Amino acid sequence: MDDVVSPYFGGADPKCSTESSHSCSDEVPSCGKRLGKSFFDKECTTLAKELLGQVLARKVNGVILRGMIVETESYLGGNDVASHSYNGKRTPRNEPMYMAPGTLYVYSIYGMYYCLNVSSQGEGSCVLIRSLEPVDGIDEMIAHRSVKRTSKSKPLKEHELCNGPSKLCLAMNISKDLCNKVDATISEEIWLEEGQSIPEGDIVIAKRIGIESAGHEWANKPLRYYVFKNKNVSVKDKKAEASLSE
DNA sequence: AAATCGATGCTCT
DNA sequence: GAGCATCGATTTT
Repeated sequence: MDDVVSPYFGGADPKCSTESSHSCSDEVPSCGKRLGKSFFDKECTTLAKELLGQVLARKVNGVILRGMIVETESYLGGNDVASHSYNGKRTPRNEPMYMAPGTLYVYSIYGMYYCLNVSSQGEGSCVLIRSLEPVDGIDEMIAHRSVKRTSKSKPLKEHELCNGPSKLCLAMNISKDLCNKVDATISEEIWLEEGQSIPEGDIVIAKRIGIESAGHEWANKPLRYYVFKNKNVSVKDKKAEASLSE
């Protein structure tokens, strides 16, 4: 079974033609409707769920890249041991977690990668964007991802372009220099657009990834959300999926 | 499909 | 100096 078409954003698309030249004419670089401040001004877990199906858009060298968000995680601040803002911790790095909802928090990790978050309502809370389903600018995404790969490695499939938090940053040319602290509700370089609405019954709720050192209690909290059966999700959780009806 | 392991440098203690 | 909200390549089932 090869490349099953996503139930949410496959084949035929609707809104934005995928032809090489975009017909967005005015200053606002948006084909889909831009998500504004009120969309982001929600409690963290609500925002994380509602971001599923929305479209992350990025303009690089005049070309607009788009990907539908299919996996997110909440980082709550306060008691959340896994959060950079645990116990109200505030440093130069995590300052954007305390900024207005819709502000982007981009941090560097493992010396070579970045992760993209969006500030939500609540002190020090944000949503990590973990994976996207590529929509527009796929050739550019492949080019961006290919830079750091050996020429003899297997060609990337579409669903491998943005199936991880740092992969999507590479694919969409998101770095701390370029995007940290940017207000996504007004930027013309990076923003979000209204996409699909994912039914509650198609959202898998699972534990977060890569935070074992936070200890069992917080590492196991169900604060990761992803679109059921979507091929672009970075890590699937069979047990969590079993509790969905289908 | 899963396990293993090295890369590589920012951020905070 | 230690610890990463990871990835990519190689090796093993």
